Amino acid sequence: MKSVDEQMELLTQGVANLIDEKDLRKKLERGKPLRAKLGVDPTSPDLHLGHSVVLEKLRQFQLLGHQAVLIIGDFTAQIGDPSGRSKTRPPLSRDDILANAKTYTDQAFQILDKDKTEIVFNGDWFNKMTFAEVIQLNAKVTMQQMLQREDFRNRIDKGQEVRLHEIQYPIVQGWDSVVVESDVELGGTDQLFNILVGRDLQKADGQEPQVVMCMPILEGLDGIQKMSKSLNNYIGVSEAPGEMFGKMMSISDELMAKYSVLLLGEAIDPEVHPMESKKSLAAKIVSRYHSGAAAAEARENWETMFSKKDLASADLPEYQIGERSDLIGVVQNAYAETFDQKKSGGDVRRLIQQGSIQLDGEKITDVKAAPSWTEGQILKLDKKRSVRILV
RNA sequence: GGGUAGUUACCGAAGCGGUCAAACGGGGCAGACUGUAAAUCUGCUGGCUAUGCCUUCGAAGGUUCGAAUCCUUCACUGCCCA
Repeated sequence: MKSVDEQMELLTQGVANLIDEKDLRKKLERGKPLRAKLGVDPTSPDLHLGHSVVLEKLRQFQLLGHQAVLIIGDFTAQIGDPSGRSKTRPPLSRDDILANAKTYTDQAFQILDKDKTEIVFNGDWFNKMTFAEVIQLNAKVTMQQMLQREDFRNRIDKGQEVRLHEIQYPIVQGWDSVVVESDVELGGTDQLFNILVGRDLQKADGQEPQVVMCMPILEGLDGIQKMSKSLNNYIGVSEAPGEMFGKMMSISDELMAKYSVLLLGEAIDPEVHPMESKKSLAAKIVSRYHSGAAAAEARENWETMFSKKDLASADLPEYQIGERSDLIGVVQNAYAETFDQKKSGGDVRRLIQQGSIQLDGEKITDVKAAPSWTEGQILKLDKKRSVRILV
């Protein structure tokens, strides 16, 4: 095992909030493996790079010989959406939750070491609690403490409602820490408050409080809002190499610098041309989730398509002409079947009229066109997407 | 419980009897320019195999030749008072 100083250096790298450094050092000095907790919500199972930031940190703990404890919030998921003004989601069924948890962990093990991960479901203890026990748990915290949380306070100031179950949330999450006896809890910076509650509950229970370690929130591809599936500004960890590479290339230079630090722990070299830096960043990400070979191939194909603009020799998805052979129908189905993009007839008309559609390099702007399709033609749908036609 | 203001498309917000598929802004999409960057400029942005047809302005009814606009009831939300 590495020395405490070495561990401290690695573990604190890239961390946004650490409470506190002394506690962490003290725990490490004992030389016993730490229990590093991460709680996840099995509501939306698809992992993206935003989640990976904290998972990578957890992986680091594993590499240093510590124990990862992954808590699947099956109990919390059944209650519904905790922090939010968002509309109440339909409560998930038991089966959905288990299926989600499976997808989640399968993807998480692309990053984490499965053999060194303890997986627990918090329903195991919460489903057994009696109401009296719930009340006792609530007695451990004060209203004032809960109201310190910024989003509760804001909502109260603005006269918006705060439901009582919402203020239970931090308590529930905090109790998890007591049950699993965590030494460190990881999370995004938005989890700071909840993780702190865990500390309080542990102290109240005579345990040594956990160290709080919050990772920065990764912005999505737009560079403004946090990466999330619903905003469609994400890169999923199980996306195809070409897809990943392309998405990475579309980010802004500013965002590239952040990604590089958060995802790779490396700063961008200002001497290198930004595009070159971006390609190398994209390739590194692809090789992390696929392989070095896949990354090299993705890069080469990308260069063929976009730098050399040589669509003919690029590796393009194929589209089989179906029942509809008119231009609108073909474009619409090609989007749907090859790129999973739903476009309405109006959207497609617009694309055609605005000169987005090209067949073998020729723009087609006539909405009513019905080209005679032949095998191997290249249909360009927009700047980023093209397909090879099969008849 | 009382009073009051509101509920319009992805979001914010105009519209207050016909010229409304609904101004404007944001967001989104596409094109031009580029490095699939940023910035900028231009166009589009309910659905439909489409010079027309269909479904929208919280919900349901009603008045009218005609309703997002007027009336009634209901639901929800904010604010003030208790």
